Amino acid sequence: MNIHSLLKKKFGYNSFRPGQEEVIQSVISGHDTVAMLPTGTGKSLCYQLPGYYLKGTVLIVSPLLSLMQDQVEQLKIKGEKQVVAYNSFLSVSERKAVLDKLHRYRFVFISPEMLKNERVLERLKRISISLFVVDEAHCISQWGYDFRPDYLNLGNVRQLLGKPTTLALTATATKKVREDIIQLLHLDQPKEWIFSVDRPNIYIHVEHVSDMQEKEVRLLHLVQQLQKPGIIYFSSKRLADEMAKKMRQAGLNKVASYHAGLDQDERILIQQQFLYQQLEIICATSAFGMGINKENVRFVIHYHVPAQMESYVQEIGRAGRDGNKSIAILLYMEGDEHLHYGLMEQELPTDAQIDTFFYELYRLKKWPEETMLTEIQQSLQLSDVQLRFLLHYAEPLKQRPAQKVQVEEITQQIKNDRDVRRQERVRKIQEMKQWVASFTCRREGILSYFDERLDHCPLNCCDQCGTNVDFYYQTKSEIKDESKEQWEDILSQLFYR
DNA sequence: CGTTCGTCCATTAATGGACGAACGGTGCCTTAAT
Repeated sequence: MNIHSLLKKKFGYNSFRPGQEEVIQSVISGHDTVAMLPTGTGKSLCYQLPGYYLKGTVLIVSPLLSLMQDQVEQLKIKGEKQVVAYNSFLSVSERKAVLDKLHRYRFVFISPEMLKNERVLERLKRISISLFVVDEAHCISQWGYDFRPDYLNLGNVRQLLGKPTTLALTATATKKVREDIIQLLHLDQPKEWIFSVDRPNIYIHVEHVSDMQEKEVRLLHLVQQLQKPGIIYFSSKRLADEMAKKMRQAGLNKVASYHAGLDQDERILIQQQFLYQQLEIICATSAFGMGINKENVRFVIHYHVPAQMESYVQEIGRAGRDGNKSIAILLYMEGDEHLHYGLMEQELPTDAQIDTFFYELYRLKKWPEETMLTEIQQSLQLSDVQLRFLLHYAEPLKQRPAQKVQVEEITQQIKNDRDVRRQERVRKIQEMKQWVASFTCRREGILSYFDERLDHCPLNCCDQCGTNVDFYYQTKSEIKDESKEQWEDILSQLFYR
């Protein structure tokens, strides 16, 4: 069966969306492929369809458990039974059962962390993998170097699995990030399918405020006036909570905050309520977004400037998936970016921490027990992220005890890598700040960051090219509808209690 | 780097200011002991 009839038969579509066919052709002909497709263009089809065309199992590396669960569910709805997410949600016996019949699955979703498990790797080696997929592949570059080092190991995993055809999927990657992906995954002369990151229906607005109070007033004004639903991004969980509370006090009742401090259950509930219009405004941290497929988000406000352009583009890209006019507003106060310098420092280990940590390993003459390791962590006041950063480099010392020369080499390497990483992150923060402070077209600025050129500005482009935020305010009739709805809510609550 | 929180001390006795420390986003995976 050819891919067009598969598309019709398995997915019920008559034609491909832009980019899909090229990417699918590329992977089924056995080429390693890097695909950058805009959000909402159906990236998952790019590996789902080949799953039916090719013989064997498609292995999908996914950054988030919730994303995996989501995709498993979607495939099940389409009638696919041979699909599983192998992760910590499964009980010990379930895991064993899955591993025992791994070859029977058509789609297996897995996290990068799980792929360092020896037993899992052993089993994966024995089955035939038709396609190795890295979903949200920019995570390799964005998270791999510090936050989730197991992303850096995917290249080795790929090698161990006999270099299956590989597909790296993302919506936002600069040329440098794509090179990073190719190098770290050890891709072999990959084909690249790159589509624009531009979203012409999103008006981009940067607004400068002089102090915190003004920022708060502006935010409350905007959320009352703008067409909803919308998302507000914060770089602080506390502020996200506080502002959500203030909005509720101001009479907006469909508001919630969302961040990693919430339980899994609460997070799922809020996502669902937002999806089904029971919530209109989410005060969120960067935890909110990946895998949220809501079409009609009308605004995205940034209360804090993101740490890099990639994050900004991902976050504003959650607006206007339906193609209708939407707005992105960044509220900027001089010095906002400093928060990110602080966050960065607490993620990277200091010289003293590095030296002492490896001195301890050397002194012990063998790999420390779990309890010993926690002791070292506590005495050096290492955060979990810092510890993992160090452990990633300490990996070779697990096999045989540390030699002095080797330890010196490793510590030097870590300090080096850390400094490179710090410099890179500082550069990204500065680039973001420059964009905020610039007096040229915002869209052009974003596109040039992604090595693209802007042919012509859309009608409502950005604050530099002109139009007015008011244009995105809800009309009087919409406000009336809203209050009527609230009345209905109140009445139904009264009656059905 | 800027904000917030806790502690200390000085006063006409329960506030207030000064000062320093801590905090500030992201997510996998925990095979232990009740």
